[in-house]
Amino acid sequence: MLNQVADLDRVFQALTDPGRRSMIERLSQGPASVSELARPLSMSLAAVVQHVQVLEASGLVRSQKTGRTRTCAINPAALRTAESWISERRTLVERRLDRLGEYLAETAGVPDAWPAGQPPRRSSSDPEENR
Amino acid sequence: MLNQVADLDRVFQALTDPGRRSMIERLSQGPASVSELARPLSMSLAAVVQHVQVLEASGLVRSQKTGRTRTCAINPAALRTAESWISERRTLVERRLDRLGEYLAETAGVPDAWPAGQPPRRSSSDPEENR
DNA sequence: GTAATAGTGAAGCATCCGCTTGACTATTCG
DNA sequence: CGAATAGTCAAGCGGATGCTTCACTATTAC
Repeated sequence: MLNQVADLDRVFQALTDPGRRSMIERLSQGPASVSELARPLSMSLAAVVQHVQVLEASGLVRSQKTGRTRTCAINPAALRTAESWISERRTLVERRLDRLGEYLAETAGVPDAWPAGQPPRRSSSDPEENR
Repeated sequence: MLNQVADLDRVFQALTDPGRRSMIERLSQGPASVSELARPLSMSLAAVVQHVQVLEASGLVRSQKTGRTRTCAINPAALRTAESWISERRTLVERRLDRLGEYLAETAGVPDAWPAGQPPRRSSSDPEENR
């Protein structure tokens, strides 16, 4: 349970790649061999093996070799780790925004907008206000 | 709403970096300037600006410049995007595993373990069974 | 036994990432 | 005014990432 930062690192890192996400999607339907995972993915089998290794290192996937085929399966606990991290921050933000919303009720013509403090006295030249 | 793949890419990509996650954590308490975000993060201000740019490109953060300071705030919608993706896959997996569990009830001595199909007849030399 | 299948390991390569430094601009403080 | 603050821009650098190919092993099918 220690070292959650590095864990989150590896999980989000693993989820970054679209190919790996598509493997996760495939695996959420049920276990699959490496070749099955490779099939829809225009890249070499070796590349897919490497992706599987990343997924395993992150804990998102477990695998087991039987005969000559390696069967991969999802470990939902790892998904939960990432999901909780996001969820906790999101609820925090939303609660804060809700409180702010009911406190301000309505103030300016902007209904749902910027939660800043001061009335922004702007400078004359304003090369890029929002991004 | 199109191009969700690229969106997810950018969001997970943004969440990969521990520095950026710590900025998200700070921002979930409320808006902050770039310098405030930089304070606890032993790295140059320029580096932090670059991280903020990544966060903005992902949609996780919005910012607005007033005077000489840029104020950053979280956009919870982007958090929801990532959270839903994970959540959907996780529930899928868990439901499948539940069905499987009640179907098998108990079969072998392993209570909560491998959801494979065949009784794995193993080969004699088995250099690395699981990873 | 021979051949096809499934995967592994290692090297190499182009590109991307995170960061630094240095020069510069715009704003605010005294 | 001049100095400090807050941020921006651009170049550059070392290390990680995402592939590829080639050689090789173990298993299964004929």
